[in-house]
Amino acid sequence: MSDKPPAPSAGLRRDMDILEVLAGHGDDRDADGFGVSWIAERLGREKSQISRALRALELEGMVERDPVTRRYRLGWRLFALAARTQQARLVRVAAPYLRRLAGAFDEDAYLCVLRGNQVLTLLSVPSSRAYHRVWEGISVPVIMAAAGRSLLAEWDEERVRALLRTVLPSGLDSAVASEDDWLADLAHVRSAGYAVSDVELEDSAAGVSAPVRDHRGLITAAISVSVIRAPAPERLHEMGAVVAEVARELSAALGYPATPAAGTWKSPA
Amino acid sequence: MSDKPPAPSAGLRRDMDILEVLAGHGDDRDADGFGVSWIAERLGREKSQISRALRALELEGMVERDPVTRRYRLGWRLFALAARTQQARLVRVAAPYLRRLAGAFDEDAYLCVLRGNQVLTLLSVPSSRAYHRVWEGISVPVIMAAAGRSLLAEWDEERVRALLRTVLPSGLDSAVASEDDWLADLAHVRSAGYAVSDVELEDSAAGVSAPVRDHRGLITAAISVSVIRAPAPERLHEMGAVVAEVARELSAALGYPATPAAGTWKSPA
DNA sequence: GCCAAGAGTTGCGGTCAGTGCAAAACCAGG
DNA sequence: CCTGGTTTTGCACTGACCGCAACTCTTGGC
Repeated sequence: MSDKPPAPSAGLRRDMDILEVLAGHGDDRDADGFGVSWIAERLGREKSQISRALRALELEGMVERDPVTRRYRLGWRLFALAARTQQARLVRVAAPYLRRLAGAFDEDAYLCVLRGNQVLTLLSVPSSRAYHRVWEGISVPVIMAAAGRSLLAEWDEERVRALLRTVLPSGLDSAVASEDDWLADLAHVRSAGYAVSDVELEDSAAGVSAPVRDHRGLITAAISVSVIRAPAPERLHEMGAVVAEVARELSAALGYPATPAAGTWKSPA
Repeated sequence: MSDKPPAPSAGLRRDMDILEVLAGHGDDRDADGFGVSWIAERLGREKSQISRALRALELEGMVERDPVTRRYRLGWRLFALAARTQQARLVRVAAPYLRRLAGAFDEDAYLCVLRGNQVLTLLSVPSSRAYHRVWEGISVPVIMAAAGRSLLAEWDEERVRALLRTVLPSGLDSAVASEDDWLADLAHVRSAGYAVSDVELEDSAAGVSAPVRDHRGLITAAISVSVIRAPAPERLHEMGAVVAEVARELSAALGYPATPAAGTWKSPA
């Protein structure tokens, strides 16, 4: 057998795989959880192993079992732990600002961070429109997310190119063009304080985003507002200015000292 | 050594202990994380073990290491997983209702569920008052939380007594009195639809709470509003009626069919 | 800038916990 | 009561984890 690297921490790996399966797609249809055999088959492991692992995980509260259907789903402990995360703090502080944005434009508003070459959405505030796809806890490639440009704004060129190459198929002309476009966009974020993204790929709508800085001045997150029906360019830039301003206030709330135009303090709605 | 039950899933246990330590008290002071040695000492384990475990956990995104201070804290993966939890769904639906409550009374509003003999706070919405203790992800004993009565409202008497005995010191007269008081309060919840809790123990403020039902009609959660300065009793009951009404609307939003007085649909603010 | 103390990592053998197979128990429907 | 499926349990084997100790890296004092 070729694939026999004596994996350290095999147990953890198995448990994480299980949790990942239980996470499903977050759709409502897998709300009632999954059975042991199904998980075992999905992971190509022994049922007995899964059964035992799940029991242990249940004991720790990482998963919980529906007493009637006997199916497993993610447990309360995850929720409790997640609440103590750095990201949770960020969400708590940012929520009012995002709501203000969502209310002002009646568009969905998002808070995102960078995770590897993906953009992880930490919080999404729906507009008043009927249906709202839940993006929380979901990662999408940097290039697809509206917030991607804001998050990479202050990276140096080499690292950005390197990162993009891990995502884009290398060698294509379109890819090279994308790279250059991207670097230009990043410059725009640095100068104007916000990014405007056209509709890029099938699933991602266009959007306006702006970087959020922590107490050290580093860009650690980005807020963005989706734009469903493409408005006039000027309108987009108006929105950009507002988003950038909110991002600045949020940064200040996170401890970022320099507020260039130190005007009156606006408390979040 | 007496305590040597050949523990199955020792690895998971160790990992969970580590995560629990990293969770800390959720205070701001442990925001920058903890070092390997400190954790090792706290858990009474070998440094090497902790070091290796943390590396594995970091690989899985369960913890992350500050690149500059080299300290560990809880990772983004927890956040992503928690977002797919049953509890997260509940929070998403309930948030607007809680905000409405918090706004109406200008008091902190909470969403809680039952976990063993503890009440786990899933979401807390602060009032406009200056400081707000973050309760999310924190468990407190049933008897202390304002929401406790609402959560137990429809249990049968025996189970309630059994549960209370796991919390209260058995045999004391005060405990027996508490038990009877509790059962009376539960009856009140069933008839009036809300519970009023006096200030009970040092840390918990008084509050008004009401049960929330899922699509099967079972009480799966409770919402509550804190009451800092004890108002007149009538005022408390006015508040109770409002909280109960909001809880009913929330239950309906969760799929609970019967809306006794099926009036006009109020969308959450 | 150097040195020392502390913090974190790595190598290594013995041991025990997890793996996998197969059989038993369980559960839901007919 | 039997039959299909699903989940749990028994048990022997093996390789992954534990703990010790040596090593390296980081930090802070002088």
